[in-house]
Amino acid sequence: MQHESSSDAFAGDLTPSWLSGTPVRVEPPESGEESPRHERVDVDALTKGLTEPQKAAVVTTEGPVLVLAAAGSGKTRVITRRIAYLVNVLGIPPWQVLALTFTNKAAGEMRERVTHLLGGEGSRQMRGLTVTTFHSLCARLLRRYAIAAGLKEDFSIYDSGDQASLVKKVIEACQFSTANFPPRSVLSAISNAKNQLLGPSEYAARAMDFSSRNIAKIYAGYEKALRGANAVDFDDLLMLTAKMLKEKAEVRDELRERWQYVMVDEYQDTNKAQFVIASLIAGEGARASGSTAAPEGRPTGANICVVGDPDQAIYGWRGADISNILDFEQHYPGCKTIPLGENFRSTAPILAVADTLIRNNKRRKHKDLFTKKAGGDAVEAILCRDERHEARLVTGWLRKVHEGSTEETKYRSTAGNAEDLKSISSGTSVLGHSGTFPWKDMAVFYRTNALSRVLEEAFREANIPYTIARGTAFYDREEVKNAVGYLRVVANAADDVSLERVINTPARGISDATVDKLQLEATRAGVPLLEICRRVDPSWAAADMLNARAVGSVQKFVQTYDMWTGAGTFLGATVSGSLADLVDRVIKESGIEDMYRKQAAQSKSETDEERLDNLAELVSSARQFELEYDPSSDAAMDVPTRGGAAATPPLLALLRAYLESIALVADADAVDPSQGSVTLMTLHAAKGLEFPAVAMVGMEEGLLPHSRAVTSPSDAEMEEERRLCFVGITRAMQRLLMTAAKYRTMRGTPERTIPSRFLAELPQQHLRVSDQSDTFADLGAEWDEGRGEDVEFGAGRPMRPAGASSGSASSGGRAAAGMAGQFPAGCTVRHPQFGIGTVKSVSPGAQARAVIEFREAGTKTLVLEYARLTRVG
DNA sequence: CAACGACGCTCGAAA
DNA sequence: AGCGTCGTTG
Repeated sequence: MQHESSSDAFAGDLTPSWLSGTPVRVEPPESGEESPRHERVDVDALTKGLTEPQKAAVVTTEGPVLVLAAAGSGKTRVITRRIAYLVNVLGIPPWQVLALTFTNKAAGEMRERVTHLLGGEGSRQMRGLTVTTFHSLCARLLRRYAIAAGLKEDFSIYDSGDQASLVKKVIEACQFSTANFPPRSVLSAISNAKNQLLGPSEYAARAMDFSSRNIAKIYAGYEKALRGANAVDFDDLLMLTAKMLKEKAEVRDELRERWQYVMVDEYQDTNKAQFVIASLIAGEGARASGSTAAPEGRPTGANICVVGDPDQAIYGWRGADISNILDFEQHYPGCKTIPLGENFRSTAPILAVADTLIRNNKRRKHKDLFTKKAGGDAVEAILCRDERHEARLVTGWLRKVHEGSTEETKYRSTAGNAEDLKSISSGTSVLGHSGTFPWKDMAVFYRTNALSRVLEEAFREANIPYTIARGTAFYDREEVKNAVGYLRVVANAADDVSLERVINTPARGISDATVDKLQLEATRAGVPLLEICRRVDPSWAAADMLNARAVGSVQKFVQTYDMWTGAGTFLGATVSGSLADLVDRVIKESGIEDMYRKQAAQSKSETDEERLDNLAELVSSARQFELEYDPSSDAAMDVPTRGGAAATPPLLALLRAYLESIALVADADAVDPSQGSVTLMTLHAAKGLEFPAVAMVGMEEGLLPHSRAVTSPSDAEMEEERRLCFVGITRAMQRLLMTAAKYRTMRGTPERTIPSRFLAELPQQHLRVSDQSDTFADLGAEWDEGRGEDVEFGAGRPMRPAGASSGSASSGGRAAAGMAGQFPAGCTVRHPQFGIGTVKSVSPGAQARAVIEFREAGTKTLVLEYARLTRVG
């Protein structure tokens, strides 16, 4: 989102409008109100312009339906019209319709398009219609039915950072070492378990080996700590909801009664928990109640309609189970399957490339992709020298596409690096391309976030407006995390992880040692950390538990905290009713604003100024949220009996909803074409989107497919990588560029790469391949050491690994160990770039480093690449 | 008690 | 290249 680009050129409206997202609008059927049948439109209007299969998907409303929607087959169009058809033509009350997506962006778009079809915002035909994400729905349900779920309604939602610090504490508390049990892998094991609906005891029952038995202990401790902090993690949102729906018949029946029609988008990416949630809400038989306005002759069976494409399943690693969609027909016997194969998005060459690629997968439901459109540019594939060359080449390509001209003079005037542009037009003159494209119609995809950095630099250099799709980027900033940390403790006094983060930020004399002591007391007493802080008084100093200074600091902190909450009532005179005011007060009175202001004054660096801006922006985002928030969406969850909602102070409810919206932001939510900039994002975030012009970078073995898939013994991961590549290709409507770099610097060391096998799988007749890796003598001079064997790029057969020598230069501790002997201190060496130098010292260890003084360069330099050193004396 | 530098390890995608 | 941890110093 726009927070990413600090440069003035790209600064637009700084209000994150997506933040308000799509409040879940859930309203009860008010008794006595009639279904809004009277504003019906013609059936023909809703099915106009649709193909026969699309029409079938719109009007087949009863019973289970599986829509196999190939990429670009008009899926969203079908779903939105189907909802409109249900409400407008069949007269189904809108509150009986539930549509689930994966991102807020998708939900917002769907809602907007349905709103358009159903007479605008506020229309009676929209009332209570629920279009939202799985995670939002679950968060709402868990608050509404907190007791049934075994929670308290003011729970916090922990993000991965919070999870990491919590699990680390637990590992230590279990007397394990974080070396033997890296928090990262423990968390991934726990996440996997939760996605399969295995709680700590179920997990323990399955844990046979030493390691997983211990992980089971950590898992149990982690769950206990979460509940103690009155918190849930992302996976809990799904798991606890699924569990509640399974175990609590009253809740299940209530929701089943309410949502008679369930739709799930991107069904291929659902995991077990999501499968259970969707099917339990949809139910399986005829409803007992006759009070709802169902059309006559409705067959029995769940009205569940799932839409997806097995070829686009890319979330296996986070528990998505592709068999949910592959086996849907078995789960729901008698279901109707509607394949949508015709592509309305991409040109024929792009589609042919995608189709040829995906045919290499074995585990799939084959369907023919076809388009009726003719013509279109060939897909371009370019081999670059290194990642910097690649980035410049991509910006050059984008500018050329933007300006819609092959005349060199045209871009020379704006680009500033004519060399780049020359390289593009030379050799591969592009014929018959399709006019000009605004920046917002273009996107760059990459496999890993690490690749975005070089691209950013190139975009700034080329002066092309860009936006990075990282929804959470803003909330990942240190200063914002601190402010949000305070707010979370305000909303949930038991939130120990957040309290620990902020209790001494800014430094207020509560040291780590003090916090440890308090924490120990809290654990002993079984109460939250803040509660222990409350109990601190001078007697603690007398008893030698804390020093007197610490006692004062803690007491002062508790006082400050109580000012914000009105001592827990939120009704105290010092607390205004405005969320933005609260956020503003917390930022000021906590001292974090002053802290950053001082830093900014001292360092005078731009990033410190930015921090202050970000804090100000957080306040304005709260104000924006406040303006757009619809309290009835929360209150109306109190189905069917009203009342009780008033017990929660409005400000607290508002704060909770705000924090929830922050927690559930998705990367893809940050995609905002109205910004008029090129969008940079991961291939995963690109799912579900489309762009007239697309560039995919880093088409190399080890990146796409990712190295983990390359080393994996099973085909499953490799097939998922191929689908990921397929997803990227099929986002492109008219122009597609794929690039690979011959050399790429990863983890600080440059390495020779091998072009992706996927490039070799593409059909040659639709590709325009060019090797430009030798175009720039200046850029690549340091690499010219006779290692450049020719790369056969997309030769229609698998790539031969480019020589066994390629990786040896910088990998392996074995060679590193010998370095000290090879280059003793005092010896003279030659480096291809820095010239003659003297070795000052060599550090042993796996990461061998030599400090070398180069006379010619006149500087001391750390050299990691000993392979490029030659001893001369 | 805070701040800083040296050192060593890791490194995939995400709600 | 980035991050967290450790030890030293102010």
